[in-house]
Amino acid sequence: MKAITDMSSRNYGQACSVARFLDQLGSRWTLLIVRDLLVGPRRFKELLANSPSMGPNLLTDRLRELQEQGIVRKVAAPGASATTYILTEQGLELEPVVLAIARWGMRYATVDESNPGASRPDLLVVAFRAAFLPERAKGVEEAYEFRIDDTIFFAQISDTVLHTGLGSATRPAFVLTTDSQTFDKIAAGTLDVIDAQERCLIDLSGDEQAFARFLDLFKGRGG
Amino acid sequence: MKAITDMSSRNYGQACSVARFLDQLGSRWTLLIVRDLLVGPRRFKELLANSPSMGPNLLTDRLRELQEQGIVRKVAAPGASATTYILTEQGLELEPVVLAIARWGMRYATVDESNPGASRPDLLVVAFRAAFLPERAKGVEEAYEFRIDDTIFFAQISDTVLHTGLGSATRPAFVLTTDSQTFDKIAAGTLDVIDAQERCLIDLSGDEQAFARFLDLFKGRGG
DNA sequence: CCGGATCCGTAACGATACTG
DNA sequence: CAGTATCGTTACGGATCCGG
Repeated sequence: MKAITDMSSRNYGQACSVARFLDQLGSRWTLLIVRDLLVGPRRFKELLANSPSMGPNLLTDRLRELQEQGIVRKVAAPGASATTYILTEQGLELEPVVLAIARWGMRYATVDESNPGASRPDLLVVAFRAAFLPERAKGVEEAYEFRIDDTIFFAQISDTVLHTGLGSATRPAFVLTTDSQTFDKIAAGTLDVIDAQERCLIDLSGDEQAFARFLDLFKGRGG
Repeated sequence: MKAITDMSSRNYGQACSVARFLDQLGSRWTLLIVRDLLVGPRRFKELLANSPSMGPNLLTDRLRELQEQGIVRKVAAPGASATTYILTEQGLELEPVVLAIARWGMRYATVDESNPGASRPDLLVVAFRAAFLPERAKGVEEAYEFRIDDTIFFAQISDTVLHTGLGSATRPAFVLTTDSQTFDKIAAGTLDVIDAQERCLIDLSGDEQAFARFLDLFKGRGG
């Protein structure tokens, strides 16, 4: 039995909207859970595997808080034991926050020895949204498919609006297959795309011109 | 004497840009310090007074971290003992993040008994930027001045771009004088502007039509 | 008086083991 | 698989004290 009136103790106690945001979402791991759920529905074990050092008790706490706040909802499919967590509408409205954070992080948060972890390809679904340059996509109407390591995801562009998600694209202009290491190096500017293509590190099947357009639509090192 | 190799211990250890952002700015009080510095230069004591429960030791730690990361710079004016803290260019680039956070907070983070603190008028300088609706400001070229409690600040609009800061406006279209309580109620939708004007809770001197335009340029309760 | 540094109690977190 | 229980560790909160 636990105290029911456990109303979040360590609040900032400021009337400011930024402080209130942080009262709800400022504690450790919380925004990373939201980030993971922006990719798609996730199960308890998946969230835990994404952030092993969090520990199951903390994940339980965070998910409970997020549910109480109306940001996350637990969805139980009847047949299987498929309890998954998804973002509510209010939770989906956190996407601008996460994308703004991702943009700053991509630009300024340096990669050093403290974050050695292998990058997770599924997070590219969110990273693409952050790196997208809408004004360059005027009139573009096409979809691309990516197969990085073992995850398949798509990017679909309809005249300045981008839609990304896990799974295959419908009628993709190209399908790009590679491993996450190679992709990371290209995104970081350490490796040139043409170079990687010549060295058979990436496989591109489809419209080469669409691939050139794609490269122009997202900001990597070269703007 | 302290350990020099104290490199931030509790990092997420993920390659994701969101995680790296939180490694640098995710600890308690950090983003609130950035928020305060977005208003303008601040002294140690001012930052401390804005968040009394932080304690001087934590403020010292946070300011040191922020300086090491190149987000904050300490500026010492030679004559007086005027050591103030300001944001570097990299720190100023955090504004989109803080504004996205503020927008979500304004919309969803409810005000309850846990954040009773009087709202600080100087933060309106940042709140205005978050609530600004650029598309409605096409062709507008004017400045407004506000005097809330004891702080004076301005909002200057030049065709979809807003500039706010502490201090007086140059040739303001109107000067609005009121107290923060009244202003908060109006912003929250609890009090109608016309009503407040009739009850002499706010004093408006200048162009009434400009005031109507102003109300349309920022999103309060009524969109 | 301002800009910190030191010290200590408490609450949050991290890791592992355990259970329906 | 989805959590709960337990416990050691770290970060935070509050107060007091120090040097220019």
